[in-house]
Amino acid sequence: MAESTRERILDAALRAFGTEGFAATSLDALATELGIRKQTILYYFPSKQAIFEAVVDRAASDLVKVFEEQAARGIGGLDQVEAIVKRVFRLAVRRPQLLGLIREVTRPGSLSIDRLSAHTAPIFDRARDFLQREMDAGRMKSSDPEMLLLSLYSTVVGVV
Amino acid sequence: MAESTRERILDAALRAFGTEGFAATSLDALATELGIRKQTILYYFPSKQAIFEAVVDRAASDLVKVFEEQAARGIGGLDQVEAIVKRVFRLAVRRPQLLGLIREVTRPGSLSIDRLSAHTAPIFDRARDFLQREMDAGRMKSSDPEMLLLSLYSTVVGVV
DNA sequence: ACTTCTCTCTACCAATTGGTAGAGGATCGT
DNA sequence: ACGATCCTCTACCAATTGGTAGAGAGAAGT
Repeated sequence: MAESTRERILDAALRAFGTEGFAATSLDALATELGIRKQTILYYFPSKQAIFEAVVDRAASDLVKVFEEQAARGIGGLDQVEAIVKRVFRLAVRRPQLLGLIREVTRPGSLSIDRLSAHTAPIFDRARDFLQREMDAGRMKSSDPEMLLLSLYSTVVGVV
Repeated sequence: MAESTRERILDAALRAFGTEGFAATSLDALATELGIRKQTILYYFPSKQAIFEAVVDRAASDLVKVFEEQAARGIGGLDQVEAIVKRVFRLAVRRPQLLGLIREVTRPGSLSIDRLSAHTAPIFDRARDFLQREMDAGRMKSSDPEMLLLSLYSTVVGVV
């Protein structure tokens, strides 16, 4: 078995939610695309919402993993920041569906926004602390770390 | 009559499509919010899709109007660019639903993306020509006008 | 008084939605 | 041979969807 049915469902759901949107994606359409029956999907996931949450969880953990890996090297300074941004970019280019998902999950009124931030909050905190330390140590131009993070984020989203 | 029923429908649809998304917005929900019946909506617009297109048209014309007004002053140079960006920003702040609509219309696979670009293409062309002239005249740092426009656009979207 | 036009309504429809119930076929350890 | 577990299926359901048909109220012109 090349890929488990569960994984295949998550892959298709990621793409569909990202491009069509959550509401516009029906379980029937998803199933047809996979060549299976809707009920098979509902065997693996109790509800449509649960699929969405699983997709978000997996995407978030991918993002966190990239982050952790680069952070572990700890080269410090601006090079560190640049390396992480680069790797996130590469991830985004390789799997553009992730961007669509972010777009979907950051929709005002989304119930899953908490879910994403719950996963990513720790790494954002670490990023902020890191920047703060670098500034204190005089290795980086001083400014509000949160503002800098925000501008980095908006650059990434913007380029898309 | 403070505001015609037709206008009220367009206002509510703009907000709903922008925040919930097109597919997630039902005519019944829209009607209930307005205190009318779904069929009243369908009297003014032949279909749900038609409502969406009308909303896009109106939003695009608002944007074009802001553009035209500022362009008419013709102060030239970087001040011109700055003034237009500022005005677009003010429009976005005053009516944040417009941003949600843009997000919705720029979704991959959207049928209405052509509709929006049909309206905005002329002003983008004008903007590109303007930048080109300014550069040729040496009043602005030289670079590819389209690239500059793109980066301006992504900055606006990114900050959101 | 009568018609016409504008508007909102009730009543209804076929199709699609997310979800439930449970049958049946593999593959496994025993 | 046997039950157990895992997986996918058929059959069905209540609710909601976008949309149609047409009645009726009100104002305006004749």
